Amino acid sequence: MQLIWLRSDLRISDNTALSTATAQGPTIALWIASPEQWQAHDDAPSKVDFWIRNLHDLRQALERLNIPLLIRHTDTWQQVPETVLEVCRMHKVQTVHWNDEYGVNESQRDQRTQSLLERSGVATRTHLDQLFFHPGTLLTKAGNYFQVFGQFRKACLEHLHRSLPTLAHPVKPQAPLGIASDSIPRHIEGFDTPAKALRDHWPAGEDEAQGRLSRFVDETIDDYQTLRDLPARPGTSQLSPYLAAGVISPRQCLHAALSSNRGEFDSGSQGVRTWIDELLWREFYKHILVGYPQVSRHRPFRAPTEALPWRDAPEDLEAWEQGRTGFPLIDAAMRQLLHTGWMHNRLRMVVAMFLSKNLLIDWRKGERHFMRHLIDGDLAANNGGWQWSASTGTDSVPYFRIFNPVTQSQRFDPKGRFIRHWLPELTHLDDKHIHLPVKSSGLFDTNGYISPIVDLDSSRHRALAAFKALPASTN
DNA sequence: CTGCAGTTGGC
DNA sequence: CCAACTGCA
Repeated sequence: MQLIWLRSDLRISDNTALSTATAQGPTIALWIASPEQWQAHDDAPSKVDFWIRNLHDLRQALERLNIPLLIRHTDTWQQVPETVLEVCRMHKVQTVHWNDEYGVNESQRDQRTQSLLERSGVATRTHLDQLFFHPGTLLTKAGNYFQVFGQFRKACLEHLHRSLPTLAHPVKPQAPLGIASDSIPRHIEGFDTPAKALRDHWPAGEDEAQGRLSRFVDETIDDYQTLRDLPARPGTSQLSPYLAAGVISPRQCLHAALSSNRGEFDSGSQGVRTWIDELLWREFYKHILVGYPQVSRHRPFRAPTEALPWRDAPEDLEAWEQGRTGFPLIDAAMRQLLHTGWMHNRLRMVVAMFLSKNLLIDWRKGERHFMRHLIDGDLAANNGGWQWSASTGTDSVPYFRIFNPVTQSQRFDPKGRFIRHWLPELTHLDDKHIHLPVKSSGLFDTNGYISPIVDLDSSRHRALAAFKALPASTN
């Protein structure tokens, strides 16, 4: 008997571990819920709910292949090795397969599981699945992990040019095993079920994910370059929750993008190339997580930035979290996060920059808030993005390049469409005043919309001074 | 060693 | 024009 241990790979198609397991013999599947561990990782209730909803879909798909899905519960990952071993003993499993996950705790869990199983006479086989390349196989000439995206990207494209990762073989139905699937938990302790509107926004299942990919590639990808910056339009793929949960694979995304561009990486549609770069940013930050594990331990990539004098300002932090800063674009973005579990990428940069620079609040507080609400929350990407914005990370934005939330609003939401959608109290304002209502206060009613909680100019200079005071090597 | 390049700007 | 710096070949 083969066992496929499912984690962040909740799909049938192009699942390396699943394909390999079923090719070797009769297979059963296992999924483990570890709510205390998820709490410790700040996993969002909407994300946990998304896993559960996808599991329902996946169980049906597995049953059509006669692969039973077993569900087990542990508090933390501490008990995972024993739990997997018990399943192996109960069903006389010879080999356990899983797809690699990255991060300090994930690696430790998997190594402990591997060694317990091997000691107990059960073989294990791990697979590359959520990345194009094994971390550690793409290095500089000096043998180090890359620290800048440009060079990393170049190395990726050279490798991809030589050989494109192939999709896993489709899984064929097996003979029924007479083992019943377990029921999927309806509710996980400590994680509230999200509102219906949020769930409706992100339907579960592989068909949904594949549909989104096809629509994006057919209708939008050629204009991705320009549309992706406009939060009021559906100019991005909206695939991130599906990628994070493994409902769709990066390989499937890459193949779909390339086939719309006659298989070309470096000619044809600029939109295709830019979108592939986004897949490579995802790849980059996961490699960073492995190569520089301090970032997964709440440490900045650039150690000297530890000395920054972050402000302890709980009221400002809360205003930012709740979308009450008095800057319409920021507040609209923060409300989009709370209501949909997702935020447009440009807005993630704008609000992150605002928190870490204008409010001078520790980026880790923003990182945690994002994780607690993002349905696509992913340690590597979220941490990488925050450290980029806060100028503490790899390839980070130069510290003196501080986004102005009003200018960004005028540039990327010129008609205020996005703002009006999330801030109905401002719908009556004209396109000129909607980006900063107070500027003209007295001229019209702002329906109780508050004044800005911080002065952009002086707070900008405060941040510049704080960074300038750091030792020169960190600038 | 040298040369080159660097996601997403603002004033 | 800011402010030079670092990573990498």
